[in-house]
Amino acid sequence: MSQSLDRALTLLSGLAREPKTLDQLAEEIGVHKSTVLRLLRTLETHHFVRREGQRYYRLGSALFDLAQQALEDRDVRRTAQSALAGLNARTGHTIHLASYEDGEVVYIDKFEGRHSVRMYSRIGKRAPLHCTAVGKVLVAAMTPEKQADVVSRIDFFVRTPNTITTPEAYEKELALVADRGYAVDNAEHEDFIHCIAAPVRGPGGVVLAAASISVPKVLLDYDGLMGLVPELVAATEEASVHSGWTGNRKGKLE
Amino acid sequence: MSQSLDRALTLLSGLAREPKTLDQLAEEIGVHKSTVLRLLRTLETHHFVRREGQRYYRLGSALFDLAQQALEDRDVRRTAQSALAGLNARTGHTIHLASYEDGEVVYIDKFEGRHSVRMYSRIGKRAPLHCTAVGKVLVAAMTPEKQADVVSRIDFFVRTPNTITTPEAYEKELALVADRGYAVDNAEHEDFIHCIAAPVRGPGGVVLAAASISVPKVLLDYDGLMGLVPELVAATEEASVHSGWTGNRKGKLE
DNA sequence: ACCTCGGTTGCGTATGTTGCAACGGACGTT
DNA sequence: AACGTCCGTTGCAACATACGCAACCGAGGT
Repeated sequence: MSQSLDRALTLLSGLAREPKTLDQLAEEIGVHKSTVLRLLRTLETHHFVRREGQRYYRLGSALFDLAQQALEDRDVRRTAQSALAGLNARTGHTIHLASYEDGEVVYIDKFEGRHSVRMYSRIGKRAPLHCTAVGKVLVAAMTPEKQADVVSRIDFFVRTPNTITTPEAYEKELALVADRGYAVDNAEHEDFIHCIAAPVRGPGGVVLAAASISVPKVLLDYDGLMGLVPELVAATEEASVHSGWTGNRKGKLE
Repeated sequence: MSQSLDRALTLLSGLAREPKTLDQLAEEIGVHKSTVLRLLRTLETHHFVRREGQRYYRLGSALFDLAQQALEDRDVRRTAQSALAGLNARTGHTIHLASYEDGEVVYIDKFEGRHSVRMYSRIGKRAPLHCTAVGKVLVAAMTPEKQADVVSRIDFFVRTPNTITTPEAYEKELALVADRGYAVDNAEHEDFIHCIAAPVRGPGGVVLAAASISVPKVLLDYDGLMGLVPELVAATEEASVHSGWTGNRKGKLE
């Protein structure tokens, strides 16, 4: 582990929230400000940070650049785009596209809902596997060995009264998800929001990502949410076809 | 300058293009692979890179995350969004939003054109000041001192037969831009593309960014492009109003 | 004109980082 | 099945590098 690199990356996350001064940053990571200055200068020459005026530092454009390229890498994102945009347009709700990464869920695309009550999330944000609909879909699609391994590592911390808290209950839920072909998050992650999610498949039926509809409970009750399942599944199947899925097996994950 | 940080950031740019193996990366920056391994591990714990399979490394999700936050910072982007989306919808051409940063132009937003011939660009990408319409708008809006300083640092390298190659010609062009309130790039950057750009203003009339329409010459000749000026200006004025511009002085930059 | 606050610089030292060389696991080949 | 190759991985010793320090400087505010 490289100390200076570690510090520099920590600086970047620190700058994400808001522009900061040298001293603030030095304090934050607990080193001398001259050290921070040198790191910032290196980051600056690579355009990872930029100076605002004389004292403030903020994130730079290299981040956009790399991120954009990293996103272009993820083909699902492009191939699923139109189907999900359509779903978003038809339902007016927030749509997320997420993939599994290293014990968590990562949002790789988002289509903002039209309602004033919005969910706080962001492309690149990470979320837990055990209390999100997309997480369930992604884990349910894994091979039994991988799934067992992943589940064994999950920390089933409580987010809401509905959060699943045991591996046993989670595995039961996964079986249900695999059987039905979609997953539900009944306010298990955020108190006021519930979601449904379904898989986006690629060649050979492999699950590339999961797409979800997130709706504030005040807008739509549980039954109303379930009423959106057919539309969600239709959209994810369309996205799957665009992503190279040729199979036609109905629903079921395996 | 921090050596290890510098190397790590170089690694990231190297990974942008395509996933690479440890050895490839080591070769690329000319260090021992164990060194690269340690850097990558640090980058990995911060989610700046992720491993694909056992051997390949690619960019990770922290990049999206930071970039997204950095973009949210730039208010112009949000405030100009609807006006530019409308312009894009009406014209079907590619729209860019760009701001000045450190001797270059940085694209901070992009609306893809509907035509099959597309321009290669990307959010976060940088471009020169002297051969882009957005560059001209941004430089023309600077105070005389700042402008003189910036112009003196420009490297007037040639991109196409039309590229402006002397400070004198460029300054003459800037005066024209300031007078008309918009700028033209007559295939000075890319041989087959020409653009027009106009400023997006904020409170007090300060220029926050420049918006441009880029059109392949095969789709629209010079006169056709100039015909789009009123629409562009209408859109940038709308964007300016959303960005806090209260002035009503017509056109002119100062 | 003084004071404070924050960024900047040069320097000696200790520490973190480096390259080396040897290890080990995964594939592919004969 | 055994061998060989290809990569990623580890421990170690040497050294370069990044570190903290303390003094300097410039801008704003009082």
